[in-house]
Amino acid sequence: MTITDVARAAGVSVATVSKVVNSRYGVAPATYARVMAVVNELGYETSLIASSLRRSRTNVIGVLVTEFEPYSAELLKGIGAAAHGTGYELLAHSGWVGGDAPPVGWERRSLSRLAGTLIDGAILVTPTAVATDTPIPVVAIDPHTGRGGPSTVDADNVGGARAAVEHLISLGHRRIAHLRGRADLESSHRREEGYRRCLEQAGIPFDPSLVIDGDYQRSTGRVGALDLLDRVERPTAIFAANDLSALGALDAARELRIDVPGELSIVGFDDIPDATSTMPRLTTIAQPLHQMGATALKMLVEQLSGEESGTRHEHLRSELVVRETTAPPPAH
Amino acid sequence: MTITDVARAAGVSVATVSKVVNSRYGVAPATYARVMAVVNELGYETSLIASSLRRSRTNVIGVLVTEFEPYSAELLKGIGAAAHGTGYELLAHSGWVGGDAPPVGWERRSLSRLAGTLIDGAILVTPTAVATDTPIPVVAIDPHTGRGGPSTVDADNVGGARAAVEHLISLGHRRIAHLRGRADLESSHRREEGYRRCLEQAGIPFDPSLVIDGDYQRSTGRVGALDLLDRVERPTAIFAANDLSALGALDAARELRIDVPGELSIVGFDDIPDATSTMPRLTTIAQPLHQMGATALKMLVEQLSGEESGTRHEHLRSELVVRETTAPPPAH
DNA sequence: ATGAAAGCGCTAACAA
DNA sequence: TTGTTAGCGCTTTCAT
Repeated sequence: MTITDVARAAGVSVATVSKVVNSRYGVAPATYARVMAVVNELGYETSLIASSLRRSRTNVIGVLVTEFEPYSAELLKGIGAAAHGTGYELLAHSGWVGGDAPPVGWERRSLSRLAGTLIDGAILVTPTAVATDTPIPVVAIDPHTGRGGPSTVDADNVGGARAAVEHLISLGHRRIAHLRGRADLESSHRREEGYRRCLEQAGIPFDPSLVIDGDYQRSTGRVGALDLLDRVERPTAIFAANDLSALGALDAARELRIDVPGELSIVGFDDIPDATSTMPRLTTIAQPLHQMGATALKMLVEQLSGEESGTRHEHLRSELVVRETTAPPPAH
Repeated sequence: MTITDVARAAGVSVATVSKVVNSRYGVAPATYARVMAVVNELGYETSLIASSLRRSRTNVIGVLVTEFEPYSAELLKGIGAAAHGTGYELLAHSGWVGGDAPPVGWERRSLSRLAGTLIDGAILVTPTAVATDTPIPVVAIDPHTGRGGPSTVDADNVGGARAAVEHLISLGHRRIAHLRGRADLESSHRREEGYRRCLEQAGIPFDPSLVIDGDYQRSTGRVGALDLLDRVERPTAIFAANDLSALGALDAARELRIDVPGELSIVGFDDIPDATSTMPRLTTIAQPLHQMGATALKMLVEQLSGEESGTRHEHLRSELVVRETTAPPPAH
């Protein structure tokens, strides 16, 4: 079902059909009606691909993610809600085909493959290496670097981490471990920074052995927590760099039959929906994910319409949500 | 940054560059190395659009949804997890640009615009009118019609609805209202069917005034519930056709200061993540959304690889999850 | 008002 | 081994 089929069926040239379906001037009413009739009868729709190759604008915004996990799914909901009524369609692309980790520079690849033709602008979710000169307008959510590149949206990572650790300290914890996030993301470093600063401020000496590498994934969080909890003098609390890692830590505690929060407190970061469906429900730092997505979309649309030309950096608040995985440390 | 730029910089023809980047035979090692060097230096990536226009296969699977809401987001997670390692990239497309309701036949439009060129196959989420002859392999999740069209995946809607209503009846409820789902979706009718059959079986006469039209949206659920709860002899329980409607009913009860579950019981359907973060937490019928997404993806991949040619209809179990919005009716 | 033709970036026959 | 050429479906000048 191509434009040629329609043209043939209507007895006109493809150029005329193109004019009709794009409401261009210079078509006789009778011709217009005839072509439209054929279009409807045949159920013809112009191919996004072919037209985007020729045109410059497509009215499609791309959302580039490594994979569809809870975090990006939440952002997507916010982006989708905000896209409503703007006239833009959404195309979410997940380019991580396989392998242990998403290839470095995945966002550059996705961007090159889609930009210029398919999408007018892009929202990059947790990119690790945004090129400074992108071919199309771009907004990055929780990027590898705070400033310098494109416009960004993120939440208060340092403040959130401090709130998390402060909460644990106020409960009486002293041996507080930290499950790191992905090393290539700025947010990880900021959260670790908040953790260290808060300990320092409370006069608790920093113990490097209590900080474990991670990558924001559940399985890695589990492994890291197993290491931590298998020690003679194990920590009484774990601050995980994100909720998925925290769920992994919860898995580990369950395996080792360590009671949460009786013997071990756990705090996460993000407040993904799953945080409320665990047993016990996860204490965490809530990021306004929907709002972050909506903000990113609004910023991008402004850039696309030429209203805003300079880059902006939107910084949203994060806050502690106390649920059931935190309690005072065991007395002993 | 096009293939022409690379060809010029490397001093070869575009055809040669194409052969190199696609690892075709018939290129001298020296030429290969030189072209590759230029490709890396310039950061060239072949345009998905241009190549897909020419090629038949793109190794991209499309997921077509009306919008990114909790239900489709959950499916997306399941689809994404299952896509891992299959070699297929995922492109999720939301084509509802604005207006009150998604235009009828949205999936046909999306499919025409993307199929044949951009995507090799598609997963349609809650389509309302699947054409019987699609240009590419298609699997529909919770479609408008049970059989006849393409392969489908859905959950046991009648059984789930019966379990929901049975639960309410066993608690002692007699005046049980039903908030309908989208009229254009088979699942709505099946759930209503389960509701009616269960009442009948329990010997409770069917009261048409207790069945209210809806469309699976939260705001509509709220309005419907307000109507129901504003009556002199109001129902003691509501079975909502999906969780979003149930959340709307919860909104309505809160506005009218009706205690849930003390004065009113509510049961939803789907078990989206939000169901556990409401106050009180929602009793609902759980559909295995991740598994449904994963199943759909697997079926599609099988079709694409030619292993499976006939259509299949996968029917997954749904089950009652009792949480906090159901209790015996008020004594009075 | 209509159509012929060029070309978007790329791939694949085919020729050299 | 390499390059020339046609063409994927569409839009857009530019003739007619």
